[in-house]
Amino acid sequence: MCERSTGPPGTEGAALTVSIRDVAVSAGVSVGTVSNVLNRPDSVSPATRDRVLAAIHTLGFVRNESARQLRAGHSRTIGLVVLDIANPFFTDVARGVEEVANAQGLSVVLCNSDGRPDKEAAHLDALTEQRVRGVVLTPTAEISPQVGTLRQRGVPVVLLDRRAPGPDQCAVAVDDVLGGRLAAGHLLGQGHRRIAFIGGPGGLPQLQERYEGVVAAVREGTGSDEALVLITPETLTVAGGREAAARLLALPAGQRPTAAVCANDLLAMGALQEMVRRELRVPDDFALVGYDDIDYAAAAAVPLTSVRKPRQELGRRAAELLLDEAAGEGHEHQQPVFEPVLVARESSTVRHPRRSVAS
Amino acid sequence: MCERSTGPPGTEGAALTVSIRDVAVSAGVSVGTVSNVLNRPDSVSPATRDRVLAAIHTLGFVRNESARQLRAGHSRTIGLVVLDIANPFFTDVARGVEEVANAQGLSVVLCNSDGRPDKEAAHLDALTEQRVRGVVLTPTAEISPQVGTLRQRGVPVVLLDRRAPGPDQCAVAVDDVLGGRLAAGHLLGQGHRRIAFIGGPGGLPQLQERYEGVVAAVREGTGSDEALVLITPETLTVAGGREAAARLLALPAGQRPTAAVCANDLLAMGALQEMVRRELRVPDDFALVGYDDIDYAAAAAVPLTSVRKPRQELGRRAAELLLDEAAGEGHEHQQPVFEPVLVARESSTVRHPRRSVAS
DNA sequence: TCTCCTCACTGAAACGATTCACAAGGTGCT
DNA sequence: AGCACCTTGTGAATCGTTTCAGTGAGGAGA
Repeated sequence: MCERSTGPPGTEGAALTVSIRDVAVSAGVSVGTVSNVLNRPDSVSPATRDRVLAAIHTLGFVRNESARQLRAGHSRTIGLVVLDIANPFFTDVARGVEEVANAQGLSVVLCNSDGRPDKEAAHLDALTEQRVRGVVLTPTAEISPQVGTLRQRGVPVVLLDRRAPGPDQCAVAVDDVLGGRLAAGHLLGQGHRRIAFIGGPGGLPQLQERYEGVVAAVREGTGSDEALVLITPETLTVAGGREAAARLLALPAGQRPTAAVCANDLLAMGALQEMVRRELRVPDDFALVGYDDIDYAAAAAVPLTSVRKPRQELGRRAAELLLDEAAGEGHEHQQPVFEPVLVARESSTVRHPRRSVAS
Repeated sequence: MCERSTGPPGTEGAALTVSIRDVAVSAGVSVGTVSNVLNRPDSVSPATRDRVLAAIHTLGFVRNESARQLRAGHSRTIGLVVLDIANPFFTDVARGVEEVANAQGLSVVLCNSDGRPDKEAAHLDALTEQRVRGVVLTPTAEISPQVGTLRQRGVPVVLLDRRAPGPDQCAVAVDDVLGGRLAAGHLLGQGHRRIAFIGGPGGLPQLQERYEGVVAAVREGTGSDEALVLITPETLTVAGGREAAARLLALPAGQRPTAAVCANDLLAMGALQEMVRRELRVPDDFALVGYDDIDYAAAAAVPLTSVRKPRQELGRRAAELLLDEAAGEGHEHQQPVFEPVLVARESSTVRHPRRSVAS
């Protein structure tokens, strides 16, 4: 008499939730058969299959992913934890990750740590509870203990834009020392002799590496590293870039560099904005090089020279390694390191004769 | 003899997965008590609680969110489907949504539809299977049927940056007609008499409204709308802006507008870039107004006049309405419409005396 | 001493899907 | 006819948690 899913006696009308059992009853088959229609349609005779499909359709049945996950022991999602969702570099990475994951029928949970270890830890905890298939992580300063926990539990974690601490883990990185060298080498080649590095080294190893590359190039190019000025802004954002530029321009003329390598494009864009505001010409009065080569770099009114990283490819590769490791069969940890490329644009190259009136 | 969670005989070593039952056995209590420690700690005596907590810690127990969800009937996540993850406007919205959701202990699954109805539908299907608490959606052209399905199932859907089709639904929008009027009115006030609208109207209602506002303002300001040129680029991106600018500048001098209202800041930045590339001075030769007022608008080397929307506030408000509706008790649908504000910057205003030498 | 409460804890029944050993019926071969 | 085999379908056990009706133990009051 009493229908299963309609709840307490008073509850009339359509069931709020229709389960595989309701479908089975409606189609006159067992729950096992409905499940087979869903997961192994070939093992069911066409007539039965159609009957079940019709029941599913008229009842508006939708699988309950929680129940599937509970049985399967893991979910059909992967986590992606990024340092700064507002940085277009990471949205490009996210696109790459999502592309690969979606192709396998997996969803991506995108989490933003804002560079804060506590938020990163909270997100990793939540992902652990969700029994995600794996996590792609751009870590904050230190690798948090949650990562070890996750891996002990058999959940693969792939580091992104950061070298692995050991050989027992996948990581997808960029040769940031080379990137730093390219940036500084380019400026030296343009005749600059006093160069600033904006952005670090701070706590992030990838910034540390960029800085090392710059130091090496400057040392080789000028024979000393006294020509290098280090500026560490509050944040790695546009506002941080403005701040850094203001500090640079406050230096006495003798000490003031004529060019800067920025740890990312956001900083470079902020610096550019501040220079323009102060009526300095870029690159004539001051040359700028960014890092990451986000789309906005080329779109800036003074197109920004930048160190290009394969943004989407980084995400794709990380996701591929993650899925391979999650599949388990004979996975070998890999730690690909991509080579960045310098893309020279107007912000650092001798300007064409384009002064609007007189030269 | 045979431990519960260690699986088949061959499996030695630590259990791959430790459940509430293992904790109960280890602490010498029942599973119900462990659950109480987790969810109603006050109902458990301190001594027992500590014992259970210790067991949880030594065993490395982590709740299984799927099982909780299965029991609860719904998950602890909400979905956010955006049109373009690469547009900073949406990442700002996402921050607002996340802020409110996290404060309630909910996670946000961020999905990118790329403006494609098929991707939107696929994401909505996945969210339905996940039994999310609710969905914040910036819809593509049409409201897809999945939205109706979701709402029938009792899952609230809040539309964002789009007016609701009826009063039976929450929506958080911006008065885009007003926004269009503000933008065009500003340009008319600066003396422009021939104005372009870049970006539409296309299929998106919000663009349609912006366009209507521009039309109305131009008609009132000039007495006709012949002075309005409509440019519809391929995409609403920086590349689309470049393309639009190229098409504008290809117009014969008599027909060519002297200013443009762009449907979003990405388009405006692309247009700006193309203008600069062609050595046009902005705003002297051509004035530009963007829309959304993303951070990059102010950061552009020619700071962009734009129509400011409360980006993060939109997200927050949408999430609040969603959670209120999900809570169920006496929810009343609301459809707040925010008023945009014009932020005048250099890209459209008569230039200050800032020529580098003489005043 | 008896009754009545409260407090702390127990244990079994859900939640909804998947899986797997098994059964029933049909087909083909000897 | 007898047997093996394949196809199709069954139904119970299971995943890990929450919830809730109960069970005792202990204390207070009469």
